[in-house]
Amino acid sequence: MPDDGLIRVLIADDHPVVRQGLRTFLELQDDITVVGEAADGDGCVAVAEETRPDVIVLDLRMPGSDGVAALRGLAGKQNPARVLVVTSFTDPATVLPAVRAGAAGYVYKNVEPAALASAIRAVHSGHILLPPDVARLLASGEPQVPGHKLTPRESQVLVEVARGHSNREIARELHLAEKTVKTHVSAILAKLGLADRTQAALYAVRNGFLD
Amino acid sequence: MPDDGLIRVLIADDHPVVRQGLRTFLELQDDITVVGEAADGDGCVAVAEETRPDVIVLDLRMPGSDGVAALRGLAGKQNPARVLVVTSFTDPATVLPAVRAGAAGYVYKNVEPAALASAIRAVHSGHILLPPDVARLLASGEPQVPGHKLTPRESQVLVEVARGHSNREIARELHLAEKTVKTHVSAILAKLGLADRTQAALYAVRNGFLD
DNA sequence: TCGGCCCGTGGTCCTAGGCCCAGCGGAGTA
DNA sequence: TACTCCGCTGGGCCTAGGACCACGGGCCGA
Repeated sequence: MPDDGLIRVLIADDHPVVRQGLRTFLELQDDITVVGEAADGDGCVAVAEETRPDVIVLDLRMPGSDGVAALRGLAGKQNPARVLVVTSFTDPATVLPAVRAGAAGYVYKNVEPAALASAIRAVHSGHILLPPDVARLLASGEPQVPGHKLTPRESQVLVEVARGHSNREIARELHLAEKTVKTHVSAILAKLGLADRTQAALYAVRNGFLD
Repeated sequence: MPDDGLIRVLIADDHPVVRQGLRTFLELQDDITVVGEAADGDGCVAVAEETRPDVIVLDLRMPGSDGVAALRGLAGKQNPARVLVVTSFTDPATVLPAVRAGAAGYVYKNVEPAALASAIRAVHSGHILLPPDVARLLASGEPQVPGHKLTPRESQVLVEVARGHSNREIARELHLAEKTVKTHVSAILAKLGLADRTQAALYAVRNGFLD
């Protein structure tokens, strides 16, 4: 295994354009070399075994086997690579499993390329790298992963929230008192560990409540 | 062209499972027959020219050429089919173009199958069929289609809103006064013709602000 | 019967959110 | 110079949202 001082990086993202763009940028860095690419979680694990990267830049949202599955696969093979997770959302249902599965870093997808290179160097040197809001989420200490299932009525209300409707509108549509809608929304937020309706709407969209 | 009293329906949806399910259900109706299917906007227009349906059940969100493009294509060919739009969202940026492009009806994707059959009959008999919130949106009379481009800073704030962050959190992250964030949010809502931050977050997600 | 769950509703209260005003400074353009 | 746009901030104010209590009824299983 060569050790010429370069950080060996594996890029895992389902979009070829993204992979190409990242590879081009990272290869311009003096201290980074891209040793492989993968388009999904399983591919990531396989290529990581083959190429032994130092750092894996891992998109969490990939069709088929996703980033969390990759993290678990890497842990199962005791692959030492440090994983820098790239995603668009601060979604409790995604963040905790990823961090628990061994992610060493977490950056947003729209991060500046230069900042991404810095993040790669940071996790390579052993740091845990988290955006403030992700750190806050972890620091809250609560089991933010949904532990309770929504009732049929709560799901119905959540769908309306995710359509951007106010409590009053929802009350009118479902023939309820506004107070009742508020109660359902509060229950939804408590069950899903979310702070407000906006987060609930985003959660619903991301989890297929409107499909 | 046969006229045996059956409503001839074309189903346009990118998911084969959806098309199959709808076909099965609609074929069970005494007064409806499914004369064709299409997987995208262009296919819809072509099949409609070929099969001359009475009613087209059209999914607005299809990859490649979408529902609005289909509506425009149908209008361009002066195809007389009545179009019943099916979608998940009350999105001003989508509703108005669809209705303006000639949609005779608008239903949500989670509509009960029986209600969908009723909707098909209604638009076939010449009615315009709209859910209350879509009608309200149209009745507001304002140009709800975004007419102004967001400034760089507004876009930045919108991204944070779409991450589910409060004004206070955004202020901290962007090193601004909370008051300033509120101002930007208000500007975003005004420019996009939205009522609140939840709608703004949904808009951002649907329009790729977090990609 | 009792307890849990679901659904619906009420009261109280606080604050985040958003509207409607205002102002300032910097940059660019006619 | 005047105007427009952008970014930033403030004041004042109202209400939608949500937390924290409460209650009742129906259904179902132990």
